[in-house]
Amino acid sequence: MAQSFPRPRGTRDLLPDDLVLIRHLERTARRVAETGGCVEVRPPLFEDTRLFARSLGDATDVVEKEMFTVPRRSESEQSGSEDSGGYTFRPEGTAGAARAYLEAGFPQRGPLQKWYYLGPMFRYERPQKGRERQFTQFGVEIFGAAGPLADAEVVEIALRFFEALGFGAELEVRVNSMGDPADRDRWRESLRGYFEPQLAERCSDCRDRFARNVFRLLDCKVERCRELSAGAPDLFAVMGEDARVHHEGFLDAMCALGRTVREDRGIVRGLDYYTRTVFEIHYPPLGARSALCGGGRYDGLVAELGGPATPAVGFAIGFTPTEIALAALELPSESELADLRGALAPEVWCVAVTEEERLPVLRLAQALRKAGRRAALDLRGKSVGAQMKEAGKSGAAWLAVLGPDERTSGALTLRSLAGEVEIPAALSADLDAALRAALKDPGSR
RNA sequence: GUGGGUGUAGCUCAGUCGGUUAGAGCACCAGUUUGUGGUACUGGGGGCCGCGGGUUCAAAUCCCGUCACCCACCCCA
Repeated sequence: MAQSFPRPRGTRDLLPDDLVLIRHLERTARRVAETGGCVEVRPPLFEDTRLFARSLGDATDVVEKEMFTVPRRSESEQSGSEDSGGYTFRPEGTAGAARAYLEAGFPQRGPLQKWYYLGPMFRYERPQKGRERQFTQFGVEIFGAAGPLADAEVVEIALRFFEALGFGAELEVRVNSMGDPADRDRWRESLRGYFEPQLAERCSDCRDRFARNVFRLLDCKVERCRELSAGAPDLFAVMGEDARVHHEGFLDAMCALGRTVREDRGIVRGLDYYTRTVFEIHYPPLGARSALCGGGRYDGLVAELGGPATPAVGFAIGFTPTEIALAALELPSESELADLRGALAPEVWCVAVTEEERLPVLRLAQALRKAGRRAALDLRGKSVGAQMKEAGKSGAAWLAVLGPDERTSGALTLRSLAGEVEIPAALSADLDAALRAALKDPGSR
C-alpha cells in the first residue's frame, strides 16, 4: 500500500457512489438559483493574484498565506509593470465574478445582473474536518441593485437551497450591518480607542488581531475577552442614516417573506469588501459547526477593481459543511437520490449463452443503446452462469439472454432481475428492434 | 505555524510482555450448487506490517528519525 503517487493533501477523489450526493447538491443549487432568476457564470479557476489581494484585502489570512499561486513564465505575459505576483487559483468566487462583470461591460450594457456559480475553490491551508484544499462552493451574486430587496432576495435563495435539501424550520438567519465605509472607519477608530487600554489583559490572539483587524476582537471566544468586549462601542451608535435605513428595509423585506432573522452584532465577516448587510445561515442542531452559509453586501468592490460605483450583494455556500450537516440529519432520503443512484446500474444486461452469440450480443447492446437504454454485456469472456451473477450484482433491472434458441426463433424475452415479470411496453418495442439488429447479417465484414 | 492521534491485504480491522511460512470479514477471481439470476459452499490471487536507521540469535512488535494522513488550535470566502 506504499503509494508512489498519493493524492495531494486536502483533496478528494469523487467516485461514482460519492457523486450521487454531489450531483444532487449541484442540481438542487441550479434549480433554486434559476427559479430565483439567476443565471450561471463560469469565470476561470485562476486569476491574476493581484485581483484577490485587492478585493479580499492584503492583510487577510486568505491572501497572506492560503493562496495557491503559480509564477508566470515569460516577461511578455506580464501585463503590469513590476512584480505581478503571478496567477492564483481562486480562493472564493466573488472576486472573479466582479472582475468578469466589469470586463464584459455590464456596468454600461446591463447593470442589473443576477448570477450564480458552482465549482471548485482552492485554499492552501492545513486540512481538517470540513476543510479541504480543494472544495466546492455554490454562490449567488446580484450586481446593480442598491436597495434592501436585493439583500432579502439573496438570503431567500440561500434558505431555499437548504430547505430543498430537507433542512427543517430550525434554520436560523443571523444578520448584522457593517455600515458604510465612513461608518466603519469611525467605528474602527472608536474600537481601537476602547480596546487599546485592555490589551494587556486580553489573549495573545487578540493582541495580534488588534493591529490587523480590530473587528475580530469582538468575536473572540476566550471568556475573559468576551467580558472585556461587553462594553465595546456599537457600530449602530455611529452608523449613518443611509445605512441605518437600508438595514431597516432589509429587516422589513425579510419579514414580508415570512422569515424571522436574528440580529447578531458578533457577525463580522473576515474580508475587507463587505459593506452594510452581512449574514450567516446556521443550523443550530449541529452545534459548534452550525454555520452553513455566509454572505453580505459589497458595494465598494467593483469600484475597487476600477469600475464605476456598483452595488452588489451575494452569498457563498460550501458543499463540504453542507454534506456533513446532511449526514448528521440523515438526509437526503434514498428516494430523492433514486434517479441518480439508478443511473449507476444498467437497465438491460445482455447475456451470450455460447461463444456464437458474443457478436450478436454486442450488436444487441448497441441497438438498445441507440434506443436510449443503458445496456451492458460481458467483456471478459465469462461463462453463462458468471454473466448471470455479474448481471445480478450490477443492479441491472432486466436480463436479455441470447442463445441458439433465440437465434432460431427470432424471439427474445426479458427476465426481470427484481421479481416482476412484465416487460414494459416501451422496453419491449426497443427489444424487438434490437434483436432484429443483432441478428441481421451476422457474418458480413 | 502550534498541539494530539493513527499508519498491517483494495476496504474495515485483529495480531505487539520480541519467537515458525502475518490473520479475519467484506471485496475480487475460479469452480460447485440452487431450474441458466444477487444465496450457500469450496478453492484461489493479493501484504518489503508507511519509509529509513538502531538494539537483538531473532523486530509488524522495542528505540530513534522521517514521511503521510486524521483531529483540534489558528483562520474562514
